[in-house]
Amino acid sequence: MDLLGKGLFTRINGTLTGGVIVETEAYSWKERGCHAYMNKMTKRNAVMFQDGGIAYVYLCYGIHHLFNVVTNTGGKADAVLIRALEPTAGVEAMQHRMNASKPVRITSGPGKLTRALGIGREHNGTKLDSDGLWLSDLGVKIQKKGVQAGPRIGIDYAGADARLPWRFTVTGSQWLSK
DNA sequence: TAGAGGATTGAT
DNA sequence: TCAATCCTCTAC
Repeated sequence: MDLLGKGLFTRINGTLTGGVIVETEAYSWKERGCHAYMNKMTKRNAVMFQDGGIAYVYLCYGIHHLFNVVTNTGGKADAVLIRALEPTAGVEAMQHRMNASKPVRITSGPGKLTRALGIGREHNGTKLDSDGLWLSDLGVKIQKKGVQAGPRIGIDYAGADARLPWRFTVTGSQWLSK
């Protein structure tokens, strides 16, 4: 996935936090794991039908925010869930948000990284070149052999579609989710 | 307007 | 392995 190795940063109340994306999951309107399955548009997932380059943030289980990058073009509701990143900026601020004493495992999961970065539903639909939230091409080349593809996590309800190898991770990274 | 369920996490 | 927890969607 092209997003691996790119930087994701936020600036909340003047505090810069962010890191390098090391784990993603792809979602397409063509499969059941996606909220926009069969191109069903609701108030919640409406931003997925907009042009790519914006954030799709939504609350899951009433507790966790999940951050997606909308990759859609031409009305196809496609998005990429950011599951983990390697902290490079504002590590101390993120530790404070996570109440962690060490800069480890503070972003190793989709719900945790949004909390570490201070991402909330107010970022839903935000363009990814905004002042408070943006993607950055760090010029880091991720070798194809350094990327692993596997089945996605947490969507068993999607049946056969849950086994699609659409989860991409950077091999050997210590920041991956479990 | 009410009821059910979910792209997770952390504690038991 | 299971509960926490609340927003969203669907049905009545």
